[in-house]
Amino acid sequence: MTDVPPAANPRPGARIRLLEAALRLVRERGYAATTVEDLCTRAGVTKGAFFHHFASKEALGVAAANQWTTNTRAFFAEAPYRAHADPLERVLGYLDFRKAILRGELPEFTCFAGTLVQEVFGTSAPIRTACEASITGHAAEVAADIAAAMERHGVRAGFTAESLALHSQAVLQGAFILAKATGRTDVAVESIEHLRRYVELLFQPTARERKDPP
Amino acid sequence: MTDVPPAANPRPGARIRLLEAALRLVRERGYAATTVEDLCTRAGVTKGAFFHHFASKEALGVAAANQWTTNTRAFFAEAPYRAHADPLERVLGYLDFRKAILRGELPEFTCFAGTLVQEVFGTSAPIRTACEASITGHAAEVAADIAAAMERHGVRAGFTAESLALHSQAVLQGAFILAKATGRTDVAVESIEHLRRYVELLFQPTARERKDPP
DNA sequence: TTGCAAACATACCAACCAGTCGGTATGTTC
DNA sequence: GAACATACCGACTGGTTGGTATGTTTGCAA
Repeated sequence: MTDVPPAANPRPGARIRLLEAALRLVRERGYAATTVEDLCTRAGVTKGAFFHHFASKEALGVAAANQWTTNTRAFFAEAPYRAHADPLERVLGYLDFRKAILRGELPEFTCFAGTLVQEVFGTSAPIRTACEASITGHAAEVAADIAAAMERHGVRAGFTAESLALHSQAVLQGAFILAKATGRTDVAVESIEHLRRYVELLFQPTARERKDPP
Repeated sequence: MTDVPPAANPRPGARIRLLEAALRLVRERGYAATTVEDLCTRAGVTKGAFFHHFASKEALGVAAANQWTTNTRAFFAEAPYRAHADPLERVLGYLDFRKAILRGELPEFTCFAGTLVQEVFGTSAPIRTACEASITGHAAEVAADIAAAMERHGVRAGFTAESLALHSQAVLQGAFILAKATGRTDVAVESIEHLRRYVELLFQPTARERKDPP
């Protein structure tokens, strides 16, 4: 369960390498199919080191999900679309950015949390919770921009910023599944383009509203 | 590798029970975490029967995916929304139907093919192919109605019926992941409602004017 | 009734797997 | 420099897993 590095400053050693191995291997082969020895081999450490840093394979799963949360938060915080002043442009820029990063092999750009939780939601509550936090936490950041855009531009009623943000995560997760099933990236790209068009339509003022601005 | 029942008509026995056990257990625990013995226990047969009907665990995976294709095709062919004369109403009726069937436990309504392919896309080409066929085959049926609706009603340009059909599958697959992560069904429902609104907006130019609440 | 193949069941195995344990090397503290 | 802590090593273990070898039963045609 617990796993936080013990206070001090352990040089980037076995622990972080094991977490990075997990981030990669689980997306490549899945959680159950990734053995502890696979992880050790990839990280270049021994089994002794693994169980020194993690109480169990499940504990590593939780720690890796938390690591994913940290990594993605930093990654999107630094992304260029964040610089837009208009929140609607940040929302659309986010979707363009998500589309642009679909490069390379599937395990490089798919979502670790989504992959993992799909497999273990029924068998490991701690991992499920960590993955849920990762996904809903990211959605909350997107929701903040959506809420600001709704405030600034007004919008066709009938939904909340939170639900649209979660919907965008659903589209992305589903796009990854389609890409895995077909082996093609362009189906994922097209799905994100549909989502972008949806957001544009939602924020496009109606004829009535254009004549009669707030 | 191959798996098709050998020509004749093997009465509903161990084989079909094993396939149904796979459909359930894989959605419950994932493919790798489901052992051959788990499947045998659930199906009420022995290991000997398992390997009499399937050359390997992988062969069962392929057969189960094909079984899923057959089951779902029949299920949607008989659904009430199919009776609508207007293809657009069939498309919207399809989405309402997908929303309505989100009842009971997660493993009862989630997509077997999507669950399975996410786990094995990199480790089993035969299974991946069978899952791909299942998903794209179903999407093709949806695409037929979308294409007819586009023909009948006209639509904002910029996309094909096929890509919108695949997008709808992405939304559904992603909605399942959100439901698994959060343990809640309503996030999936709301995502499908977003998708339905998107389709309505796409077809709005020629659809009747509707009054939105302020 | 016999013959025979498909449909099961029982017993077993070699490989594998998560986790354990005694031990070593290298600091850090007092 | 003694006492202690952290990081890491790798052989080992008890249980599990996919798969096999070898029966036994069942359905049915000749």
